[in-house]
Amino acid sequence: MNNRRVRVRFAPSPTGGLHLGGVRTVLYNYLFAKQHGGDFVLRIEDTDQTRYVAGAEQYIYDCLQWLGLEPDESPLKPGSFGPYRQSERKAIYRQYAEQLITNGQAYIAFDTPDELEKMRSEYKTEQNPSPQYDRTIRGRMRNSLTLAPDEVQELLEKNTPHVIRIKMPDDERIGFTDMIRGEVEFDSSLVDDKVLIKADGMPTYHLAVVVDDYLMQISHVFRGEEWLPSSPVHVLLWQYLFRVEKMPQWAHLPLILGPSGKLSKRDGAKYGFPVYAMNWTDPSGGELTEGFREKGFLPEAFINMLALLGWNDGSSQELFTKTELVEKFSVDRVHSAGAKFDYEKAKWFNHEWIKKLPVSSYAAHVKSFFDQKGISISNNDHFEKVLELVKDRATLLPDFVEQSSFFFEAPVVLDLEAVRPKWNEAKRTFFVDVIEKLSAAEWETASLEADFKEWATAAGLKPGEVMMPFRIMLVGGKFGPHVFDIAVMLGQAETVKRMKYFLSKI
RNA sequence: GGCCCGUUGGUCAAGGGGUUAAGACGCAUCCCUUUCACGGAUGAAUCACGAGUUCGAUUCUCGUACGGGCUACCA
Repeated sequence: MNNRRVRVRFAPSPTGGLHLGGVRTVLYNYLFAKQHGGDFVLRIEDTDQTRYVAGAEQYIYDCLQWLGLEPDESPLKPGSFGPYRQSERKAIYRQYAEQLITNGQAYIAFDTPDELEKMRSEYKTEQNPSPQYDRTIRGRMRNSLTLAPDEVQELLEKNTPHVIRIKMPDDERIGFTDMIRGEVEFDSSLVDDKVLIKADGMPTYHLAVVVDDYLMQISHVFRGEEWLPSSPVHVLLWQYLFRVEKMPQWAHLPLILGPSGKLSKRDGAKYGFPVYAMNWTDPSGGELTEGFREKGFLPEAFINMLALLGWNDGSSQELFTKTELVEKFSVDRVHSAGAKFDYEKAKWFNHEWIKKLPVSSYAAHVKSFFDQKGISISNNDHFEKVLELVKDRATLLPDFVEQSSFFFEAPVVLDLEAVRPKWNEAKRTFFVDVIEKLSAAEWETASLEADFKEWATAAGLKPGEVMMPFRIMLVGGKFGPHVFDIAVMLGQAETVKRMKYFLSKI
């Protein structure tokens, strides 16, 4: 089947940010759409004007761009099914809601928030801690079902605030086939009369999602499992408004879990790992939530890790490029059980991708971490050679700074304690001698190593004994790549300079 | 409370009536390397429980327990 149109919806709000679950939802929608040559559609849910934030919408685009998951259609890049922002479609929803009222499938409710609260506390019992606005109590509330027609008319003329609610039928089995879970069924009597149009005239998700999916000819949708309980409302709306056969195919994705329950922003703060794709600053409170990008993750690794959280291709392959994912992704291999997010495994993916990718593809990103530390990089070729040398040691991008800053700035503080206990005059003499000999040495790793070891032996020292001091001279500490690689990269003059500095300190 | 979804090592998971129940992360030990890594080898650790079906259940069925989600004029 061609003409697949797969969509994802987001509500950019001040509390926003794009969390792991959100990115994975985008990813699966994207993979599925691309796999079938279909369109990937992004809808923006700005149902409540007071909460909608333009910066939050832009943030979502930025994240998707960073990850290379740009939609084919979005408010920024409209297709022929616009507008793509919910607030711009207000009139459309109203019309369908009116139709439902006319057909007796929805009704107008005038209950104020206070009245609703009163109802909930009044009917609250031990057996039923959260009473719903459903068939059992709608007869006792102020709505067009209980009020006389002229009374309703009068209230409407006086612009009394009101909502439109769906009238859930009694004792009907409402089901559908989920692409992941198979047949799912609900009892209509147990579902409440959900609000369709709010008092401010904006639609709720329930109405908007159905109307939009119809008008935008959406064929498939991947959404979070938290939507499963309200799916009977959506199915019913499709039945009432359109033809249920034209309803998109749903896939309810398992939740991504934190250490306890659904992964939350708080989990990140509590356990020290990012939860959002990119840094997000709450415009109201100014609170910053760290993102995977700023933490030093590669988009390739981030996508790979997320794709595997709830899906695998049945083989033992774990590293997938985006292209491979598009090729191999399949809905029937998506797990139905929730998956706990493991930060250690996420870091492992990043480490693997750092090793796998050419350094040129992420050098610019790494450079930004050097900038943050006040180390400016002038020679890109040299920079990339350095990165190549230490990439095996970097798990997160900032690790490069730690592992290679000594290439750009001579260490000032040397770990002298690491060598002092075994330091003696013989070694000093040896190194003074080496400085001399270095001027004539061939500046290449293997020969330098051979020469150095030969000189040590000739001086009556074991090569191993002088390796560590040499490392401390060049690096400042007990870390870094092969010491002769470092010397070669540093160059003869700089190597000698650092050796002399060391000898003046010890 | 009700409804819905789920349950293979600590985590991600393959498998699906008869298997030594893959693999990966993490952990531990060893080798390589007189740094730290990479790489290599080895190890500890699992089918939630109870019935039923069956010659045989981790696998099928039903219960129970446990976990999670929903139960808003939020999505």
